[in-house]
Amino acid sequence: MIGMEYKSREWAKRHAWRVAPEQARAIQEELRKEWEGADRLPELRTVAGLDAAFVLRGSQALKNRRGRWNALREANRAIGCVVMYRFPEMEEVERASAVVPLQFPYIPGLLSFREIPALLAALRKLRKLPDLLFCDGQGYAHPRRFGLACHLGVLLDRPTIGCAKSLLVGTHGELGEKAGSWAPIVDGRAKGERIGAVVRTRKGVRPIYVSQGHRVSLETAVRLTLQVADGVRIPRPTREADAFASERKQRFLREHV
DNA sequence: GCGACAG
DNA sequence: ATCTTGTCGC
Repeated sequence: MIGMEYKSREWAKRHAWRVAPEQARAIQEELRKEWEGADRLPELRTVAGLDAAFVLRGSQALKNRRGRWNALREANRAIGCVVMYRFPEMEEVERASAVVPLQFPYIPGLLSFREIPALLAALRKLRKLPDLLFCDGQGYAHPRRFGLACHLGVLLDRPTIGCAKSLLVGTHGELGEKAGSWAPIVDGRAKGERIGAVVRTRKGVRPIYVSQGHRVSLETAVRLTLQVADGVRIPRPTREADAFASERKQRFLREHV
């Protein structure tokens, strides 16, 4: 990656994505060697939120009102979306999306192989890459300590943070009720290693699960996540990327069904 | 073998 | 994630 030109043909192309689950795990173990858990961030001028939506074969959405399957029934697609903001003002500066063939099933622990190709396609359309990326999913709080946020960060050689809505692995103790309170997530099967943080972004609602993506310490990940949270459970970057993904999915269906 | 299991 | 309508509560 180092020295690789943005938008070059080989941009962020480090390995194949259409692989068997066993090889996917091997790729995670290999790329994990490049993971950095200490803070190494540039002066943050822009941050972004990423998410993906899917159009699945056989879904009701691909039936016309006559109840017939559309020709796209065989075309499973992944729609990657990114929304970028100027930091710390958090004024949106640019957004992009991309529709790509979906070529990997959902397997717990291998989510990155299903979503990252679409996210990279969307990122390639931005005029400039954001300085920090918030991902919808786990980062370090992963069975092999290499969740989607870590994977994307290593490929881009950029700081990333994982903001998930539920836990994949690990446990945590009591969490304060006040917005801004947080507690560590530990992995009991790994000597109680601290792998992330459960964070209360708003009083009275379920917490979210934050973990290091790449080049960011857990403390910094929590601090920055709270900084871009705006009173709603899901932090703005990832929440608006999700809404954008829904819009693009509806548009795709409207244009193809 | 059984249960858990990001999105 | 996707499918799917209304509805209970602040």
